Amino acid sequence: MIRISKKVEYALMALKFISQSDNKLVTAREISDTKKIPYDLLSKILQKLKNENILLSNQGTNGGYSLNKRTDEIYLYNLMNMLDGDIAVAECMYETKEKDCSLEDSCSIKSEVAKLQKEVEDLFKNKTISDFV
Amino acid sequence: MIRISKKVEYALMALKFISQSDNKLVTAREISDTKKIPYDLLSKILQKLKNENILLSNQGTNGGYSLNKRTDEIYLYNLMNMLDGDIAVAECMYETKEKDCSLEDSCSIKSEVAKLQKEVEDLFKNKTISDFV
DNA sequence: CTAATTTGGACTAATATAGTCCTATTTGAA
DNA sequence: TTCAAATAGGACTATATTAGTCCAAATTAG
Ligand code: SF4
Ligand code: SF4
Repeated sequence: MIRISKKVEYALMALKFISQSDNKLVTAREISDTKKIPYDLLSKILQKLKNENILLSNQGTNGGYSLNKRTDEIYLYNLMNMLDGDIAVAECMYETKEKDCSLEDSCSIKSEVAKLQKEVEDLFKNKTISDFV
Repeated sequence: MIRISKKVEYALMALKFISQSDNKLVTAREISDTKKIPYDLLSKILQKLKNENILLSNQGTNGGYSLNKRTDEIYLYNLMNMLDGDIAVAECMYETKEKDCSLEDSCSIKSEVAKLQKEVEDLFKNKTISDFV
């Protein structure tokens, strides 16, 4: 399936939301409530984005999140990478050789699949979050 | 995950194989053996391609498959469509409204996701099987 | 101290993909 | 006219991925 995961969609919505409430800290609860995103799942996503230095966080009462980068500095490709792991159109295309296709020896389409991989990558590398806000 | 399914990979390999054994009928068993593709699964795929008029089939002893179209007439997009169903980068992007995203009301990224959908579609619509043989 | 909030591990549920099993039908040839 | 090679196709199981939940800890303003 050629699919953007819910995690990425939720991240995009959250980033849009945060980018639009200028400077004020935004809580996971606020985003979850207004965007109807499952709270626990959203929390994980925001934590991840914080660990990846996309967001800044403040703990405790009156805490919340704020952007740590301009939206045009955040690439969709990287966002997908952070949240869903390696982007690979086929098993043999993982950068980290964690997966290994058993057909690699007899495979007659690998080089063409690699081309496709490049094109898909480029598509997502040429989009930033600013395209979504 | 942004992924070409095994079904589609198997179909590509099979079509390449058939296109390269000119005019002689090719059996599912031959392809399965030389390409190490699970026989039953491959059979289903070839049957599907036959029903979609990509292949011609002859039953019985000495039977097998042959191409019914030029490789440059078979679009990757359609192949994926036949084997895996609708291509949709998000739940709300299915042509047939079989799926329905519960967030559609509060969603703030739908139009941008639609743009992405278009771009992904175009990428696959601009590739034919001849790019793989 | 307490309530609001982030942090984060572990788990479960739902869905999609991949693969298997079995039986029927067709057909050329011994 | 029987047999074996092949396609046809339904029903099922297994595996992997994605989505979502639960719980407990740490932080901090008031
Ligand atoms: S080796 Fe061939 S079959 Fe295996 S994942 Fe790569 S392209 Fe697909
Ligand atoms: S969240 Fe928005 S973009 Fe994603 S599927 Fe639902 S409506 Fe479409």
